Amino acid sequence: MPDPTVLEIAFESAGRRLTRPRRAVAALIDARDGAFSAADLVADARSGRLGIGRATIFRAIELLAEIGALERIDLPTGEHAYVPCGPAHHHHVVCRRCSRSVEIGDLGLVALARDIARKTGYRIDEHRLELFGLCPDCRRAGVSA
Amino acid sequence: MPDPTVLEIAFESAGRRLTRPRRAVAALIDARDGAFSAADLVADARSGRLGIGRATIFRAIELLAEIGALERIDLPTGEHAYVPCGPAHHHHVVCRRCSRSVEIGDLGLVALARDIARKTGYRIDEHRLELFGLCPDCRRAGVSA
DNA sequence: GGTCAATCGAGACTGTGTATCACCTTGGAC
DNA sequence: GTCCAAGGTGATACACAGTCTCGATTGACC
Repeated sequence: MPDPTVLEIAFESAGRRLTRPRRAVAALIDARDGAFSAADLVADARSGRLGIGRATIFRAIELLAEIGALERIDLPTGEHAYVPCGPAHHHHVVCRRCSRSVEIGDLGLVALARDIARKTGYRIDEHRLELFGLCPDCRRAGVSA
Repeated sequence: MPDPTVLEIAFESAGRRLTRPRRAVAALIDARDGAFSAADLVADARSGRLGIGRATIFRAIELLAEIGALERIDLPTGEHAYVPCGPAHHHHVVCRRCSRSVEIGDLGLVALARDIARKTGYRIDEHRLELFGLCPDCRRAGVSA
C-alpha cells in the first residue's frame, strides 16, 4: 500500500474508519488538484466505475469539511465548491478557469474584522474572504475568458 | 402614490417596467430590513396573499442583483441570501440572528488583493468578503446563540 | 383606445443535497 | 481465524432551490 495521503490521514486522525469508498473519494479529490464540486466527484466516480454511491460521496465531503480537511467556498456563479486545505485560519484564491487554488494566510484580516466590529458595533465572530481570478498557468495560456 | 422607493427607482433607471408584482417584491424587501432568502420572500408573498408567482419573485431578485441594487451573499450555513445595497464596491456585515446588515467600505481590500496577486502570481479580478456576527441590538438582547 | 413587447403565473423540470433503511465492512476481542 | 457490534454503504425516495416554458396579461407609448 502506498503512503496514506493527507486526506486519508485526516479520516483516521478524526477517529473515523478508513474504508475503501473513503479512500476512493480521497483519491478523486487528490486527483483534482484544486476546487471541485460534489457533482464533479460524483461524475468522476461514475466515469471511473468505482461503484461508489452518490450519498457516500456527499457524506465523505461533509465529513472532511467537518474535520477541517476541506473547506466549502462559494463560486461567483453561486455554486458550491470545496477546496482541500489545512486546519489553520486562511483564505483561498481560486482560478476561475482551471479551479486550481492556493491558500493565503490571514493577512491582517482578523485585525481588520476587529476594526470593523468597533466601527459598526457588531460582534464579529466569523468572516469569509474568497478571491477569484486566473492562475499563472492560465494567464500564460492567454486565456481571457 | 407614495414616493417611489430606492428599489422601485432601480427598476426604472435600468429601463425596466415598474409593474405591480415588482412593486410588491420591492415592498417585501423593504419590509425585511436586512438579508433575506428567496424562500423568505416567497413565504411573505404567500402569507400576504399577494398573488405573485414564485418565478416572478426569483426573476425580480435576479434582476435587482443584475442591476446592483441587491447583492447575493452566502451564509455560513451554505444558504444563499440577498442584501439590498448601493452600487459602489463594498462588503457586508450580517447579523446571524436577525439578519440585519450594514455595508462597509472597501477598507483597503483592493490594495490587499493587489498584494496577494503579486505574491501568488494570480491575476485577481474578483473578491468577496463577508462578515457574520451579532448586531448591537441582538448583543444587547443578550443573545449568545 | 389600440398595439405590442415585456412581463406574468402556473406548473413542469433540473440539480443539489438529505433521510431512510436493509445490507455490508471494519476492526477489536477472543 | 472467527465472531460481533458499531460504523459505513448503496439504492432510493424525498425536500428544496432555482430555471424554463408557454399561454395570458399588462404597461408604455402612440
